[in-house]
Amino acid sequence: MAGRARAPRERMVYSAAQLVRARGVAATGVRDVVAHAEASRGSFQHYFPGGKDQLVGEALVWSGGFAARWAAAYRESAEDPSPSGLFAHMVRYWREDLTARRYEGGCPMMATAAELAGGDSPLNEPLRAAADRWEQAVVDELVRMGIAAARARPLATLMISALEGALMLARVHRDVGRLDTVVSELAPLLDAAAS
Amino acid sequence: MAGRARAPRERMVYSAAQLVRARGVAATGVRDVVAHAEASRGSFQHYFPGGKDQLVGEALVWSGGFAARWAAAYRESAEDPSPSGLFAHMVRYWREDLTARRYEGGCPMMATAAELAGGDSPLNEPLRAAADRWEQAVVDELVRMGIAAARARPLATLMISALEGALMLARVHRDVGRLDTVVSELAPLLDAAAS
DNA sequence: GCGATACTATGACAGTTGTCATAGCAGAGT
DNA sequence: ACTCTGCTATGACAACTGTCATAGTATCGC
Repeated sequence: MAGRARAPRERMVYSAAQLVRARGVAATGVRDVVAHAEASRGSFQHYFPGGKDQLVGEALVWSGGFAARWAAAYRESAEDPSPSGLFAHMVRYWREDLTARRYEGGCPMMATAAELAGGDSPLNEPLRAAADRWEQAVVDELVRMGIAAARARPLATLMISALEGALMLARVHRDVGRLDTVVSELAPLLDAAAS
Repeated sequence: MAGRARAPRERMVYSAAQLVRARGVAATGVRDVVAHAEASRGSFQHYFPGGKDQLVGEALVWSGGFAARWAAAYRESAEDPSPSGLFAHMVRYWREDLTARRYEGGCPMMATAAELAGGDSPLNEPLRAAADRWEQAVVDELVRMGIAAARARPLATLMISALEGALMLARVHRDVGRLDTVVSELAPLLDAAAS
């Protein structure tokens, strides 16, 4: 009766990603996810026999894929691709998300990492997989611009680091200006790499 | 009678900072903090009538002060101060902490921001205060090197952003190499600012 | 001695958590 | 009609949360 919205399973994964990136893993209850997805606890149990860990793990992998796709989408939107343009493109998504949703949500990977990366949670592997996928997508884009792979990797690390850190600061200060700052500060350095 | 260790109140603030940066706010129970500080729930109640929020808030402010002091301590350890040297100094603390404690702890501000910066938690104000204090300390150091204040601020934002982001990646990948990467990548850009 | 104050130590309580167990529903195969 | 399967829907449970209430102890002023 919920109409032809996406299947409950998919909705729950999406809802989990949204809630986790807004308030973290521990503060996101299974019941919250189920309610947000307009599903039922029974469905959750059916689709995710692995429990909360499985649900959040899938949300992380989905998020990593989303970030990777967004990075890859740059080449369709840019007529004259450049490393700084790619970085600005990556940041733009968060800039718009923060303003549109009033700083409600951050990055699901950051939230999960902050809570669980220190221990031996089963979520550690999907976390790493998501981060790897994102980073690889950025590396691929840089390589496509003619940057050597050995050079592209540290640049991708720098881009993602600066993005994540600025995203955190932007939420803390409720000011997307921090995102603009890292974009403009990093631009010359990034483009210098594309000799 | 617990000997001349620091007072229980101080121990609890410190323990809260340690636990929060390792597993986040929601996953850190008051009982955990009390046990970690070898105090009692009664003492907690006595010293922190504001409850958990007050405790974590003080832990955040303490952390911000610590980060600020660490940044300010750079000028005593450097004979030839430079922006890149300051950044390397800032990163060094985390590099050593991560390796010594096996990636157990991250940054308490990041953990709190990831969980609460999206809502209207009472912890939002101490969070911002801690971040401001840290940033201001970095700005002060840059200004002391002769960099104009208007230029120092975006640089400090970039440094803290890259540090926080790389810290997260280092924990996810259990590899401090990410920290080294941002240090070496950012060095020329930072020193170019010191004309 | 007395009392007041600072601090410590437990018990209890309502609310929430993740998970298990069970029951119900629809539809297909035969 | 029948069962089997995919999925949905609730009830219950033990474990835990933050907080309140209360009782205890130590230390100081006098």
